[in-house]
Amino acid sequence: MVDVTDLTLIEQQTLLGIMRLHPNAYGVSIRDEIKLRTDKEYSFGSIYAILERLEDRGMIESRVGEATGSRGGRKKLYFTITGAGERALQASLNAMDAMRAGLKLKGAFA
Amino acid sequence: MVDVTDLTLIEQQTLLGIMRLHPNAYGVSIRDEIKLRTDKEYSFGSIYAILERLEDRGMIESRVGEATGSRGGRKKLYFTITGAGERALQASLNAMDAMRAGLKLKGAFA
DNA sequence: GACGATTTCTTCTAAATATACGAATAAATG
DNA sequence: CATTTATTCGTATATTTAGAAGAAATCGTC
Repeated sequence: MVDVTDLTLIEQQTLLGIMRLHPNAYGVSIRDEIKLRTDKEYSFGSIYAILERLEDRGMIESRVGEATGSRGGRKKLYFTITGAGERALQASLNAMDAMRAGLKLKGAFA
Repeated sequence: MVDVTDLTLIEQQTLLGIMRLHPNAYGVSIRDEIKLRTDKEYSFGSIYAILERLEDRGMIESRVGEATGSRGGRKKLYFTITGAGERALQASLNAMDAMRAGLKLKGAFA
């Protein structure tokens, strides 16, 4: 193991969230998106730790956003997925799909 | 968080492996099945630790197998997934599917 | 237009959990 | 008893957790 392209579940979800929200993915919105779709509420500590780690590994890039104009709010740190991130995500999803293939599960796919 | 029904990626893969191999799922065969399908080679330590944890949480059950008849070999510990395990697995997979839904990815599903 | 209140977003810290490896151990057969 | 297959163990590393603290922006009021 110890393969930088390996992704944990929450890393997969974070990458998917970033893609879904593009170009409006930042810490809080990513957390909200995951909560909305999976009903799982990660702490800020978790989300930001994962974002930092994914960026260190070259899976995502960040840029500091402009002032929003709306009440309050520190500047957002926007994230986008990189080519390497997309490839790693895809490989991870394919691996899961290979494990699922042909099994009778009531899930959406399968 | 801290929800016993939450599953990590490797836990999902292990449960899927157990279902696929039924009724011949035991430590070594599960590891081999995951390696075969995902090309990921987990150590024995990882696999058995996960099996123990899943059993503690009521997701799988084990029974000691009979002697095999073939050369060598300690008795196998066979695993089967429980109803709770299937439900947790399904919930996890549904959550991932919800994150993936509608995104254009070259993966098998999507 | 300065000030503090308010809002939104990010960072930090320490502890709990999970994963990784592979050597050691156990149990079966020829 | 040598060989084979399977499981357990010990220890190191990495990830995740939770929420309080901190930073940065706007609003309302004077």
